[in-house]
Amino acid sequence: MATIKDVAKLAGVSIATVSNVLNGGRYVSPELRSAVLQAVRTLGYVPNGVAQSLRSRKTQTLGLIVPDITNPFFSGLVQALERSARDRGYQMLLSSSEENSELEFDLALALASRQVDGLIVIPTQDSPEYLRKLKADGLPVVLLDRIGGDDDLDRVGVDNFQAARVGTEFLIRQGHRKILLLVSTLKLSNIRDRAEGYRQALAAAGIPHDPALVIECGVDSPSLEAVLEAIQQHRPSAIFASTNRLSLLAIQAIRRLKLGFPEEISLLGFDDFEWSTLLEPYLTAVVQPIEALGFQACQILLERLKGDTSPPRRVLLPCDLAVRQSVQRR
Amino acid sequence: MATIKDVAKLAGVSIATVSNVLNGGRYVSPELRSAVLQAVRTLGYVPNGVAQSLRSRKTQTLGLIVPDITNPFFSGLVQALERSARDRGYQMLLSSSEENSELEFDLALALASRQVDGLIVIPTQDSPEYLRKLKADGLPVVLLDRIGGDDDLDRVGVDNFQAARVGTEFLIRQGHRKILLLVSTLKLSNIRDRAEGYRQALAAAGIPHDPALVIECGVDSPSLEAVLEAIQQHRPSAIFASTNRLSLLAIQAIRRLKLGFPEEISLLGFDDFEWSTLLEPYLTAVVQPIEALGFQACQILLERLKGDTSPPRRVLLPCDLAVRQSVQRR
DNA sequence: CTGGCTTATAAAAACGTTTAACCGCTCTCC
DNA sequence: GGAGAGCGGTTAAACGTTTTTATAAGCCAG
Repeated sequence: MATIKDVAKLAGVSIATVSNVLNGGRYVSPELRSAVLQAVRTLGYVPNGVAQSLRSRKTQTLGLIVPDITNPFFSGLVQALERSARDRGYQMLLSSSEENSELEFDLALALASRQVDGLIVIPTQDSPEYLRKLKADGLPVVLLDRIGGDDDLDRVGVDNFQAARVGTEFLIRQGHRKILLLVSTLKLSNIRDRAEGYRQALAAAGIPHDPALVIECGVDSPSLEAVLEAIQQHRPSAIFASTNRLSLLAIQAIRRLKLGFPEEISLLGFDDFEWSTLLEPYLTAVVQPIEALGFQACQILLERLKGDTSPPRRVLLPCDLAVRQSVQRR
Repeated sequence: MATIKDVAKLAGVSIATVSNVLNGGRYVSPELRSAVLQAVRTLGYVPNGVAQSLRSRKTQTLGLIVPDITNPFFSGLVQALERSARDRGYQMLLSSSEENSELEFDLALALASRQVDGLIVIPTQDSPEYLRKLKADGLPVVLLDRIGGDDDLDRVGVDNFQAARVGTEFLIRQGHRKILLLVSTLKLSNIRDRAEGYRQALAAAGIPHDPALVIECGVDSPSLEAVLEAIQQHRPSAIFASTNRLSLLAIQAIRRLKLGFPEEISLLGFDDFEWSTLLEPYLTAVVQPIEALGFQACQILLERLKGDTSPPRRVLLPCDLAVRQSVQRR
């Protein structure tokens, strides 16, 4: 691989001149400029990014930690993030924490040691301490999606409370009063927010809240059993699955119990994704603005990189309700 | 951020000694060793990966270019790749080419200039010339999934011909003789292979091949119209969707035409993925060994990094047929 | 007891850039 | 006509490592 030295030698100039031509630093006379350009072309010179990074203390790289790339919600976020980053000249170092917070910690440290300019994390649990430490050490961090805790980190997510409330209100308006709420884990504050939205919608409608109707199914491999049992025991007229995976689980349970769908039991999902069109009737769901979430997270991070030192921001985007066929009027 | 110099100063030794302690280079006396370790701890020293990379000419980073992270097949590959890479101490610089070959080219160059140790590409078209050039310049490259052309690059994929043949044979055994084949584009050689497998299965069964039954739907946003038209015109008893997205398209068409599914028309898909369980009846499909594909690609790349200079390899993994409910006997 | 060999550490070079400092020259302005 | 500024370029320092080379001390043999 040709280096800047080779270019300089071939063009008969100093390496500083080469650098100035390439980076538009200072004025360089037309003759030398074209000589340099010519040399660059004949040698096929491409600057060594690592050396640039070392010298400039900027890697033009963002670290991204995601719990599970396979989940279409997250892969949508990754796509949006990668796009936004690329548009602004940044590359994306991607790691999967596999819902394991210790691994997440290790990955973050590894990314930091690779000198990423900033970090975007979808954490496995609320407001991890180590991220604050990284931020204190000068590494900009943005929390995405799971943005719990009284953080002093920038965070971008959805208004989970409001989203769940609107969803539940919709169910209630459709005549449902016994609504099963499926959650992954109440350890995550965004999920707690959804549960709270559900609760308050019920309260506002004067429907007594039965805690037994809130089923914690687990994050990694949600338990079908719990759902089956709850349906049989409580005979709800509707299920609100507060996560895309849980929609899947609900469908499986409904089929297993051979319930008429959506006549006997309605389903409201969370997240919209291409493959949900496989379901018939088509899933009614609260949909998160994935593109916007990714864009915002990237945006904020880049502003921090530009030196923005204003107090930590908290961006809550609103969700939409996509009314389709899986919720039936009672 | 503390540097190796700070550690050396605090421990009262030279930076070489610090490096030797940390990397287990040469013998260091126990006293100095523990002094260094102590200093490392109190300063919270973490080596600067960029500097290490510059000096050692190794970034411990792999570049990955994928056409669309959102597609569960690709996101599965990404997951497998990231895992394999991480297990061996490598990080993953991820880029999405968005099925755009010019963008792909730019991304590859950007990755190369960032000095990734190797490149794994799922190309948007067969055997791009520029990848050979990169390889000739000393950058190990592995082609994944779409591995067409008479390449002199390492490539890992699935035996598409065999997979499609087995799938088609299955349909024929179930009594289907008029089988619509949905393909994305015949420009991709792996798709051509699938078409050829389909053709040969028909030939072996003595069924005349009707080219009009092979529908090219497009890669990016496959055309529903083409499928609708073909079904109406030819009234096939089965559809073989040679791509996961095309399964979706087929389902939409079947529903649109209100055909009995699977009584009136059967569907055989390609790729298995979690969300396909939303479909009822559950999709029968040719399934690719995603995990193994990712692992193999990573494996080969890392062997090249270790200095393996044997001739380019071509790894073809076999597919399975997952027989479920969407294909009905005729 | 001195010359040579080992050995533990330090010093310095190198990786490929960017950029601050410098240098000789010409021009401008009192 | 001399001080300073501007110009176009070069030289050299710096980024934070790893690794090669140097060095000083200790030890052994002759």
